[in-house]
Amino acid sequence: MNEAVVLTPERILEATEDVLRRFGLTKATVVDVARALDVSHGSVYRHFPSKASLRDAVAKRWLDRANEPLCKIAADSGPAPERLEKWLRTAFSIKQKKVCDDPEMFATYLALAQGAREVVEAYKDKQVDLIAKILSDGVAQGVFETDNVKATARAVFDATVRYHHPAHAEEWAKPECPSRIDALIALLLRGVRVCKH
Amino acid sequence: MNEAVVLTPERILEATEDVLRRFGLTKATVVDVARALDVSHGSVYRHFPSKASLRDAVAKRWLDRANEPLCKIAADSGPAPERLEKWLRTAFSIKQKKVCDDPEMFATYLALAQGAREVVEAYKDKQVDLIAKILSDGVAQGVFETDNVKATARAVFDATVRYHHPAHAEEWAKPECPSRIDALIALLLRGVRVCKH
DNA sequence: TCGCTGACAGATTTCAATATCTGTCAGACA
DNA sequence: TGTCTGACAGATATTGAAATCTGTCAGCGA
Repeated sequence: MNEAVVLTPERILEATEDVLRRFGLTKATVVDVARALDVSHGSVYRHFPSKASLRDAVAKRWLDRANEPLCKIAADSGPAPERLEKWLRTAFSIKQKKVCDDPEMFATYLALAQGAREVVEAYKDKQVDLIAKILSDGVAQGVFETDNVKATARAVFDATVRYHHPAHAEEWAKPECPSRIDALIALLLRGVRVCKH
Repeated sequence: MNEAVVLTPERILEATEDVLRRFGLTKATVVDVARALDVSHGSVYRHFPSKASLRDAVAKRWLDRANEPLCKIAADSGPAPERLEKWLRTAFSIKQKKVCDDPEMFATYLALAQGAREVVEAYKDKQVDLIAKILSDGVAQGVFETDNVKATARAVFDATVRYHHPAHAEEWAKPECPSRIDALIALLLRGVRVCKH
């Protein structure tokens, strides 16, 4: 009803993020979002065709935000082994920070990830591509060897998924988790490096 | 009520397995089990203190049965790399056969695994020990190198968990799954082998 | 004596009535 | 003309009363 402020998708997403943060995915309603924006829920539907599309758009924002440091590492130049290790450590630490630096949000993040399956799948594919980029840089540098960069990148990603999937969230709580991640990273780095002697 | 047949834990477990197979964990009741044995449910409680203990005992039987071929491979003598590859392939194929060769049972298996957490955890630890056995054989044979057998075994296991956890069951349905498993196994074998040149 | 029975209490699940939410659309309003 | 509103239908979620299940135990019968 505020005539001065235009209702944009961006404003709706910000309000949705806030409402999700407060109520969680299950309890949050489109009417809540509309109320936060001081419009009727019909207006929200003018910009987003469904609650699911809102949820997916918010999930995408969050995942893009979380993904940013990983993209940077993959785009860097420099020795591939160091970058691969840094990439994996960053990926793990993002999860350890519960994606969003806000422990309270974690449950909501899990619910979002559960619902926004396609968005999460696309994000996984993007992560595999980032790993593949580092691997092929490593092959060019003569420090990695693999007969199929894409398949190996997928394998590296698959190997880390225990820690990337909400179902394994409890693993993070275990005191031995950091040392297990260290061992896993060491194993993966050994798996892709060139054998020199 | 049958005076000729003694009510033993073994008989109760067999009846429970049958009832679970027919009704699933949620629908199966202790009274169903008692009925199958032609006794009152009070008699079942004489041998098992709770429905959960019945569930855990059945889960343990199933997991022990599924684990048997893996134990054999670990106990074998022979070149460690071949055995590790065989072990991993067998572990994957057990899951692919849905643990019990009976597709109808898979949902029930998932429910059991969900409930019998402690039993499943013990089973995981046992699997890590089996991998460690093969790895240390490999070190003795001079074909594997690792500074910490147990940690590496855990890392190998962690790397395969995407395919061992019920939450990832859908991954099995994907057509590219076999090639992804191939890539993962190749990566892990490279990660533990000695570099010769 | 010792294993088994079945009534029972408390916990859990089911189910249907009720309330709330999603998504649409005719019409208001600027 | 283009955006917004709010009543509405169908879908979904909540609720609480009734039904069922778990686990106990006093007492029965071999």
